[in-house]
Amino acid sequence: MRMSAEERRESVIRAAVTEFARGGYHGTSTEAIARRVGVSQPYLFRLFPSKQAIFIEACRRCTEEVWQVFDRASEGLSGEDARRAMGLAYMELVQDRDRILMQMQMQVAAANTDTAGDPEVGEAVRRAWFELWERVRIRMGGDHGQATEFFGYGMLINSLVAMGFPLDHRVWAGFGDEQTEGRTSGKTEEKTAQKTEQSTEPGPK
Amino acid sequence: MRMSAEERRESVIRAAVTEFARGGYHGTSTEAIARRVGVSQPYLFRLFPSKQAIFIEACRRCTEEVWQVFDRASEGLSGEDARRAMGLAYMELVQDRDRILMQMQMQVAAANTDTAGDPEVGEAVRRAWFELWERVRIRMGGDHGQATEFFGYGMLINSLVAMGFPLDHRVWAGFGDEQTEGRTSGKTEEKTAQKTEQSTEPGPK
DNA sequence: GTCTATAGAAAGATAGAC
DNA sequence: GTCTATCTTTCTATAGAC
Repeated sequence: MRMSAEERRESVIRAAVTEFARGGYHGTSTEAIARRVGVSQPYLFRLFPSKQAIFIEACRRCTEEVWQVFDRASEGLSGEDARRAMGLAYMELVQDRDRILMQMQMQVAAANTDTAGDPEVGEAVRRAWFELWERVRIRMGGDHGQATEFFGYGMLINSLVAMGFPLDHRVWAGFGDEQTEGRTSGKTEEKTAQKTEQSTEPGPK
Repeated sequence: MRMSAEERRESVIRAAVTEFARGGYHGTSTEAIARRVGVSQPYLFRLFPSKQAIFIEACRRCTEEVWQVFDRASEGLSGEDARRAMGLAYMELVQDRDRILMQMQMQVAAANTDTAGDPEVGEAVRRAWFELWERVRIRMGGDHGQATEFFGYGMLINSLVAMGFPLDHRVWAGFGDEQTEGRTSGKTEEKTAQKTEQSTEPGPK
């Protein structure tokens, strides 16, 4: 099916977000991306100069979409209200595992290429995250500490999602209700957030 | 240089932690690990059945070492004291970037192999993290919410380290002093935690 | 705008010698 | 306990046709 170059590029980026999210930079072949788009693998290199260029575009797209979700959810709000709205919005974002995974893939890819002496990906990733961070911070009223806390909960959730652990209410409490109780915990002796895959005690060694 | 198989295996695991931390599972060649150990690449497969087996061992080693650090730092302590001690200990752990990066590599590798239909790595990673989580939780007095909060700050720090952002005092505040002020922030209008690599505003677009 | 064919370079793993 | 040689697969990227 014939398509304009712009439309194709768009499809490629979307497919790339999905594939890179699952496989990471090195674990994803351009073949896999092409297959998802429905074009031949070599054709990708007519649309983008390299695999790395596709990855960088996918990174931008991922953080941009996260912001879109936050923006829509917190439109017209500010301060605590905006913060709560964005926290709630993240609960929905988590439904799309790929969007969460891609965030982590960006981060490790940044470390990866930085240590390899190729700063291009790392710079793109830092730029994208800095922009997201600033937009969120400003929407929440400009306080740096609150943004730090907000992203802290976000990263925790990302890690748990990546590992395949279920998210329980206590994690979300950090996003939505934590400032009303000072601490997320207390004395509640409920079910753990983690006692999942191993069914019973995963005794040491 | 001749060495016992056990000694060699030990060297391989250590080298593997470093290499996998930087390259991730797919981005690290067995050649790179072998080079770091100082043996030939095929010899690795006399010591371990596969690259995956080496990776799983490296994962175990990484979380085990993190616990060793926490354990030593918080020996004899409990509750808030233990929590603070482990938070401080993490500040030192961060000096070793590879140990931090390896944590994230484990997590994305778990997602990666899970979606690929091969649960082995994912299960090993969940087991390792669950054990670390439980040990930390119990040392802190058994409260689930506090453990969640503790790991939240840890994951945030991991992400920032991975991306190459500097850590400022506000991030550490979450580990050490946060319960004394309820919120990490307040009204302090100091330097941001992020305004790093771009020197000035990294304007949108 | 899109494909087939293919070059060229790794990478993981095995075989067999010493 | 350790190496060299090598098989096989996979992967990014290019060339050229339609």
